[in-house]
Amino acid sequence: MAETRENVKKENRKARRQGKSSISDVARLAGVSVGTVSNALNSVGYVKDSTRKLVLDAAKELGYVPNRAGRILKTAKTGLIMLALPDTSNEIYFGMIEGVQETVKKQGYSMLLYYTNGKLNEELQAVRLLQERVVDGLFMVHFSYDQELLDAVLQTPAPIVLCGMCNHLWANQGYPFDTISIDVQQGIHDAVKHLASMGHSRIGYLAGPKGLEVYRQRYEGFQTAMEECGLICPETYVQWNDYNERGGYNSGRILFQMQDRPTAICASNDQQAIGCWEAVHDLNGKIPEDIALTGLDNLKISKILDITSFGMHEDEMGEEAARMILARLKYPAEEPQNLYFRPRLMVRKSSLEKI
Amino acid sequence: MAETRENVKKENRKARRQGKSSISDVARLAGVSVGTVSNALNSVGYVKDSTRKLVLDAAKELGYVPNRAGRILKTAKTGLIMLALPDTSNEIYFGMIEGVQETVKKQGYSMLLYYTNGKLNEELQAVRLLQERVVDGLFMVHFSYDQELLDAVLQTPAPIVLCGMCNHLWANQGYPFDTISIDVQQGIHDAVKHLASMGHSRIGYLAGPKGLEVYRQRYEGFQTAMEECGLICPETYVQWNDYNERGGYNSGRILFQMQDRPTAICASNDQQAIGCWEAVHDLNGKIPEDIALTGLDNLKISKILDITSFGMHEDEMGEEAARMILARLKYPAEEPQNLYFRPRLMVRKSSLEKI
DNA sequence: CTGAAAGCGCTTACAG
DNA sequence: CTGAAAGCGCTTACAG
Repeated sequence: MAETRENVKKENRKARRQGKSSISDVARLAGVSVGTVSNALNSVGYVKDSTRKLVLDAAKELGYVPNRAGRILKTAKTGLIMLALPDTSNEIYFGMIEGVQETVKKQGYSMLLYYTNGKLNEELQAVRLLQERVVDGLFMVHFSYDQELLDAVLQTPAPIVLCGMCNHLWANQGYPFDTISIDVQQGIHDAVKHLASMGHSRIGYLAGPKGLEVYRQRYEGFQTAMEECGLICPETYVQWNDYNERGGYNSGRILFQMQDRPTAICASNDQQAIGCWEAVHDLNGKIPEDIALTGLDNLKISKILDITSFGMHEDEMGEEAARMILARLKYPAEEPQNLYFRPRLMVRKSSLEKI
Repeated sequence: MAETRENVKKENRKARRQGKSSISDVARLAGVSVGTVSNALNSVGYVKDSTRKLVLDAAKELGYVPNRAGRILKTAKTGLIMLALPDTSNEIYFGMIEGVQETVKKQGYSMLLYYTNGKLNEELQAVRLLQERVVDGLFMVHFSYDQELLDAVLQTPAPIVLCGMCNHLWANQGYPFDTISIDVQQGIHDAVKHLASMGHSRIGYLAGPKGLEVYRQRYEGFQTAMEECGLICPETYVQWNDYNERGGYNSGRILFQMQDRPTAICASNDQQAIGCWEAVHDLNGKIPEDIALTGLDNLKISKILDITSFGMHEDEMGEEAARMILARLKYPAEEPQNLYFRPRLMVRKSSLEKI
């Protein structure tokens, strides 16, 4: 008996020292069963006040923190939602992060972020983490539309919301997951219409990389709008390049130095617009006097440089995505939703000169 | 017997439909024990090739993905490392994210990001997630130095690396965790010396918010350097304000409109410097002709606007932090490390005019 | 109100 | 080479 008590003490000391005590350590120290410890700590069921105090004191003394893996295994709930994003440095996602985080926090979930670098492998890994039940739900902004990714998503019973930062190719296909679409096509379309309304007829286009769906859609928007305005765009006016500043810089340089240069440039995103802005400035050109410019994404720096752009409703997208995941967690059988957002034109100085 | 087989089939179908099969479902379908399934899937121990194939086929047919909670419970390893950051929108952290992610990925870990918004509560929550063993280790950039946070960290047996984006107050205090320091004091010091060397003697200072340790240290660096240069800074030249662009904008406006305005402004970070840049431009002032300007953080936009700044070694910090965590996971008893980084001056046009 | 027991899904000695 | 069994740390009916 004395020996047993000695053992108990020793165990307790060990637990405290390592800082890793389990629920049974607490139970032992408090002199109650583990079930009671669980009830007391989670405030469920009936626990006498004096017993609760016993448990709380023991837990405190041991520095007890429940091991979430144990709970997860039993309850099949992690309390975690994952947001998977392609890229750390693109400001366009910041609003989403905030929106998701605020929304899930209100419901007692924590948000974890995972960066995929827009690579298929990493996008698959994000889905995999969901399949392994590291988190309860996933909101992913993804670049690839590979069959492999689709298959992985379809094999996942847990809630997934997909957003491709464009009109989602998998929206309204009868798939059992939710999607969020941004009508970037319409955005670029509106940009061209705006430039045309300012009197421009020679409009250059920074198209971005040819490989990505997002930029394919934007290009279509450009073409359609040009046609609708009865304008013709020579092939040399369309610059396929990286979607970043450097791409925009190089393309802008080329366009601005043409003999018969355009009077306006429509960039398929803000990063390119900014690069283009730099290029024009480096060539001692003035915006909008020498050449007009529009972007898309409404980055902070576009506001600073006074570049016309498009707001993307990032915050709402994040909130809605989170809401959809949480709803599906509650009601898994509800009809999948396909949400649409339309970019909102923000006219600034860079396109405000009538010609 | 026939009934049993029926049951097995039914169970299998159920598992497949739900997409949630467990290791025992696989074992049943493959006709082997769960131990063998585990061995086959993880390529440990001895498994006959034909048996392995049986298992793999069964796993594939069921769309089996192991539940990580089960493994975690048994192995006490999650394979996850958490990076906790104060802020989504500050570009200064992007390099860290990359550095941490690359480093941990090489060792088979996944990196999860958690945003604290620089609030004590959320910083505590990040530590809590580590204590609950949601992840194996934590690298946190934090703002607060509350006793409560320190206590939480000290109670956590799992590896933590702390960075305050300044000379860490808890470095070299004999605490059992690793720290990373940035000598921002020295950074600002160097900025002032640089401005003085360009002939400036009337130097204004954008100090940031008074409450944060980070800015206290930077201010000290400013004062010390001024004294060393034999320069005097009137109180009105020191502007305490928000650490963001708006703060810089307002402070810049005030300083530039003074009767006896400074010939140079030293900003305690780039965001303020950028705001200041805008303010001066809005007042039709020229940089550096009318007033010189330096920042600190080396943001991309500072390069675009040609503002002198300081590189912060973010990438290396991320790599080193990750390395420290992984090392401590392997050798928990090693001496804690306290790393130091010194900002690197990047002179640009904004401070290149001799006076 | 409390305790004993089952069980979540894994891994890991151990016996054969 | 394979299987049976223990056990990781929880929660949750259930019996008392």
